[in-house]
Amino acid sequence: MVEATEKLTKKSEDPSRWYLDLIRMAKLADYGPVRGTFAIRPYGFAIWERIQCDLDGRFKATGHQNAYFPLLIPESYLKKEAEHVEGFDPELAWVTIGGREELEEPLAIRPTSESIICDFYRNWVQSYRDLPILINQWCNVLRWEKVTRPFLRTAEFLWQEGHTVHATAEEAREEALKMLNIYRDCFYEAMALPVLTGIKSPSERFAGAVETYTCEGLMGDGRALQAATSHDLGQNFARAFDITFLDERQERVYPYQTSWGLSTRTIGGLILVHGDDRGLKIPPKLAPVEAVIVPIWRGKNKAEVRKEAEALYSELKGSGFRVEVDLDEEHSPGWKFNEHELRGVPVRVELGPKDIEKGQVVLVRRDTGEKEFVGRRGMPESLRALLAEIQENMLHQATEFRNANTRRAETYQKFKEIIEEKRGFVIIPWDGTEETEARIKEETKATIRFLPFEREEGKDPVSGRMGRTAVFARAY
RNA sequence: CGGGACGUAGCGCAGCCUGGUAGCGCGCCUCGUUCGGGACGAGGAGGUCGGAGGUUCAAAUCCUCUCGUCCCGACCA
Repeated sequence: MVEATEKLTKKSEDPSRWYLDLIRMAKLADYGPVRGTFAIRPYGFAIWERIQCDLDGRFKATGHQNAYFPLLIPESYLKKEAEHVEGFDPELAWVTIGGREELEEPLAIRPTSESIICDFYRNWVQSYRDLPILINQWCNVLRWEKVTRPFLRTAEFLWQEGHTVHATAEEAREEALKMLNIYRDCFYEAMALPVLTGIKSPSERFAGAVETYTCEGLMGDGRALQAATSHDLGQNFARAFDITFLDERQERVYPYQTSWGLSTRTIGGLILVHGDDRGLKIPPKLAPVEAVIVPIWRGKNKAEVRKEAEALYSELKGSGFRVEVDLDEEHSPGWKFNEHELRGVPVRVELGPKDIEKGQVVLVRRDTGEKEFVGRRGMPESLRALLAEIQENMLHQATEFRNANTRRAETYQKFKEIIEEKRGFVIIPWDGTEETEARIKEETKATIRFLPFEREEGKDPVSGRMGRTAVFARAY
């Protein structure tokens, strides 16, 4: 018998190909005509909408409001913060012609919006009574990337960028940390991604920030992925863009700012962490479809099974589930099982003649593949409980993996071995110098992912000098 | 941006070396039979061979350039 449909490449055989196959086969995204551009297809976008919904709720709950700023940024604006331009210059795309006429000033397509937003903030911030300003925008940005991969690194991508202004340095720092924790909570609670948080080393810091905080995830292949960052901008941008306000003592002072972002890259992280040889595995809270009902019928009882399946669908939908019923008559149940597993639907509900007879349904969970028979009557409760269990189990599995792949190295030799053979996060004290950091990167391809918040001193195995522990990994 | 590989139907590929009317599998459409882990039969649609030049009576095939994709390195959410 010939294989009826294309098989997904095994994750273990060729992870890179697996990743690309999966995105195509699960209809998450499709390549665009310009390098690094992609269409996010409805199913992929639905996942993004779930992330948006969760995060947006958390932003609003902490007093932030959404707004929208221009896509085009005049060159002169971008140039105001020296480090900032320098950091982004190599990846800017420029608009130089409008209506067939050369523009007086080139316009950059935003790679991030600090500069244009600061220009508005200069006018919006006049008094301490205007502060804090807590604004977020959901938008697309463009960075002229040389090497691109769907979701993980695309030229154009979707994200949210928060931009806040505060009266004091402490407030700004607190805000940056607060948002980092919001990201962390969203990763743990909604995405089942057990990210670690910490501080970026100066070389990995956002261009123009005084401190960058990060959420770092560990992918299935042992490489790290920067999943979200939150920046304490200090007064750097305020000074560059001349944002000032009169404080309570009637003195004109510069405010302190933050910015923080999470992008569609996160979807790539979800795929890499949870996916397996059968395909995607979406945590229930993020799944566009929490459960799919697959009716199993034979010629003679098709009508009856169909009717039961539709009734169950209505009932579950009525109970608030994101549910789908697969009434397609062209494919066999087996084909449907594979298809929905590929798409990562957390629970499959099988309903056939035998089940109807016994007043039951079959629940099959995507995370473990386990089957259970539950009474038709108590369906909504059973499903709710199972989804919660899957959500928990997925986080648990990912956490176990992360823990098992987070190691301490006593010597530089040991460090190299772990990075080479096992990968994962490797913890060693770092003397704080750029030279040591660069040497490690040069020799092992590992970079400092972050410095843990809990400060810990030790002897740097590379230089022999004392320093603070840092978490290293090869990164995406 | 360096080093390598590859662009032929929606997807995976053959054909290219040795130029001569573009093929296979899956998918897609129609009809019928099927349906508890990727069903089967019979019909059918679909390609300016990534693009531009060149060589030739003739180019998917040979040459040059260009764009794109993938893998490995340097830069980045």
